[in-house]
Amino acid sequence: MTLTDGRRPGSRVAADHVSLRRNNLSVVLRHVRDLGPRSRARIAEETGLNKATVSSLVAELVERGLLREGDADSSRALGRPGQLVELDGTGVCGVGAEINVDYLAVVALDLAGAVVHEKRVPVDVAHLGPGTTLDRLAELVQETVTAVEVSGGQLAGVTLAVPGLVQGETGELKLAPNLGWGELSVAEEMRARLGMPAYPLRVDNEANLATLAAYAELRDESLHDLVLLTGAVGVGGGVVTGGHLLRGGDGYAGEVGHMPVAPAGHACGCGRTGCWETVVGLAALLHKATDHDDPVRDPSLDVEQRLAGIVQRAEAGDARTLSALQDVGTWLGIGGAILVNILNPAALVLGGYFAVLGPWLEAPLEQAIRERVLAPDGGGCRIVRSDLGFAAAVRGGAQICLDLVFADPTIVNI
Amino acid sequence: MTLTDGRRPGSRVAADHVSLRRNNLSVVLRHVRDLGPRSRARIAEETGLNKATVSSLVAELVERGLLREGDADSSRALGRPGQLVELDGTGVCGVGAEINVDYLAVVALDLAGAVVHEKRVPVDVAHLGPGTTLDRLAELVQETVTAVEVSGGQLAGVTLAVPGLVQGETGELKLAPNLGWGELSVAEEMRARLGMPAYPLRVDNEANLATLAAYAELRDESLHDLVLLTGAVGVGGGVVTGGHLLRGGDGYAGEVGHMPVAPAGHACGCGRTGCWETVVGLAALLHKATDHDDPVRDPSLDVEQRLAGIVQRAEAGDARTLSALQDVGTWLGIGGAILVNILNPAALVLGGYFAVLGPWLEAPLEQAIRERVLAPDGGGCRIVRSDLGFAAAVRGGAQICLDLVFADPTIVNI
DNA sequence: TTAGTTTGTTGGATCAACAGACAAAGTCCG
DNA sequence: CGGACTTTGTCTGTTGATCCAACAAACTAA
Repeated sequence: MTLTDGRRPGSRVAADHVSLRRNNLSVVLRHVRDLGPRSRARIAEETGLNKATVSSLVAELVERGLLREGDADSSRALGRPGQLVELDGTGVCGVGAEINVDYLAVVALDLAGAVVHEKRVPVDVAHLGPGTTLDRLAELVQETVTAVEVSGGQLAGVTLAVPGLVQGETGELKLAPNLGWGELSVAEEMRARLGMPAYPLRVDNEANLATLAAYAELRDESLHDLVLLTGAVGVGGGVVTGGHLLRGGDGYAGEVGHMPVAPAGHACGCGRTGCWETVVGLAALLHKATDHDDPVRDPSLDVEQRLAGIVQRAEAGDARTLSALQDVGTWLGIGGAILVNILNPAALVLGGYFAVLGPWLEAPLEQAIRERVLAPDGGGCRIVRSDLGFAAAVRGGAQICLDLVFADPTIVNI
Repeated sequence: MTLTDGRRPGSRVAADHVSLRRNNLSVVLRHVRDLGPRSRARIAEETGLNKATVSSLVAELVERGLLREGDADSSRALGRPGQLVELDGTGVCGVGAEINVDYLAVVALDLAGAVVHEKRVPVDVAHLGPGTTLDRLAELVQETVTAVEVSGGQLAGVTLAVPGLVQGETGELKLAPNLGWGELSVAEEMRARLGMPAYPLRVDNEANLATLAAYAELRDESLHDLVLLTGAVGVGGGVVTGGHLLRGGDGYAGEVGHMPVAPAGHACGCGRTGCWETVVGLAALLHKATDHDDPVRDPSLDVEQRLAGIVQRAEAGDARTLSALQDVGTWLGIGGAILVNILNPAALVLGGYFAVLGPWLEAPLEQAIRERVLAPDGGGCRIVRSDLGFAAAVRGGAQICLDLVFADPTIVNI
């Protein structure tokens, strides 16, 4: 399974010998990634390819630095032991970079998903403005690219995560309300700052990339339909369905935070009333759980610390806190039920502050969903907490680059 | 583009010469379907395949009865005129059959989408019960299969449309509230009644199939992300995204009628309160627009006739009717905005009674969507009326069978 | 030590696409 | 009217990837 982003409908295209080979290289590489080290004979058996063909494919993948020979396989009792073939992470890296309201972040992952380099810098983006912010981000990316080169790996690409509407075809940023940015060609700006680099550089929605990261963690369990909900000041979301990220016609899909679910809700930052995030966003929780002058409401403090304060009160059994959490959990379930009715995901993944407060949100959430979903038993939807935290988007960005390699191993030079 | 139903994530699988050939046969066949009759040379140019290869592929497709040679191509001024190659509809047929609350229906479509046979029979399904209903349906299907055989075409398969939850993997019916049916293996029951036929027989959700039919009409305009909303007593829905039908983990996706959007809404047939269909279903419209004893509320009359009555009043400018339509249109837009925020479709297709009353529903619907969708201009979502009427589901069922042929032309015997 | 089992490679067969040459069938122009 | 030019579709030979069958290598079990 590729962590395919499904940007365009998969109209299969005319194929020749080269694409046949490319396809089978991809099949073998992903087979080893998903099922672990194994002998050539076993790969042949499991994929249906001929033994001779697998030998040839593995040889090419080894030459490209994507696979390597491991130990002898001692698991089968009889006969000549096989040579294990395993993923060689060190050959290639993908880079993810993120612009968010109060920080910039980068990560470089190798093919096996191991962190090669990472950095996170607190920055007041709204105050700095686009120009200076992108200057700073370009420095971080350049530093990461250099780190990848030093490590000896090839760079598969760089993906920028932005909290806003990114147009699907062009990758143009249309609107980023939380940054206070309007229309802006982030990709072009960054390419200019990076000296028109040769590697592919793409821009994507932050929540979509976080969703891909969550999917990458869960696909081992052959789970290919999920919804990610990230709780922050706003509420972000992303959908994977049938193993593909749901993008929609223009790439704006997954904007769950502004579903109109609460007609009597408060005013939303977007100018409307009744958006889901007005009842499940962090602001709504704090409003319900605390007084005006409570220190955990202080936006100048670190979000993690403020959340820790809430957790402490919940653990201590503070009635007001628990009631607020119950309330948010129920509203989470009302919106969640809408999502489950439409999308029938196998898992609802909680990220951001929803994950931190999961122990108190899950019970009312699950109950609200079961009560409101037509399919029996909530359509079999599991509630899962993501432990990726704030690194989700950058990891997803790096992984989308690596996925290009898994989809077409020939893009790696010998 | 295949009208692929995306039942399982598209993990590409090991390929050999045979699958290479199969793929290219499919590419040529779909190219002619989507872009119309053209010469071999032009197909080669447009697909990137070699001229010689296209000749060979076309020859095989002609032999299988899927393409045929047409007139000489007089469009290009210079040089030797080409021989046009066009779709040969007559070779293969797909069959769709539908069980619904008050009728059974069948249709047979040839490869070009032309109707070879169709029939619709009024039946009170809830009263008859599953056994007798399936007996009657089997008779209709057998009659249709015979008609296909008489017409000289090969039968690609039969798809049954059911208004209920159909499990994705097995095709088992889990629940059909409107029929009053519970868990039932419709496919097995029908296979037994049809004498264990050799052709593939599948079961699918009625709204999903209607959605595929709508997609088949719109994909010419390279529109690959849409939501269909069918208004009846209940509200059905289906989603195509990235050219694939959205099914979800268990195949229950698209149940938009029971999204909890109206906290203060009426009780729904499903036992909950506030489901979308309680404010946009036909019952809601009639409740708002008419008195208790109004003849258009009489469920014993034909739905089309009752709708004609509403249309007449709206055209005459009846204030109460217009106000009710305005109200339903706005509620349609509130739920529609949820769908557009999540799915970002390029089109919202109105089917069933929504299409009939489209002229009065569209304005408030469009306004409500624009007001509530985060993406500028409603994410560029068009409102489209479907003119397929009650034939949508059976057409989609037939087309899903034909699509198997477009995806793999070698399943047709020579 | 021998029989039996499994692995991975080798050489030849097969199959499908490709490249280039070429005849066929038309237009354009002097 | 005839030659130059253009385009189509077929034909022949080449290339390249997979498959098949045979086989040597490496190990276990008796």
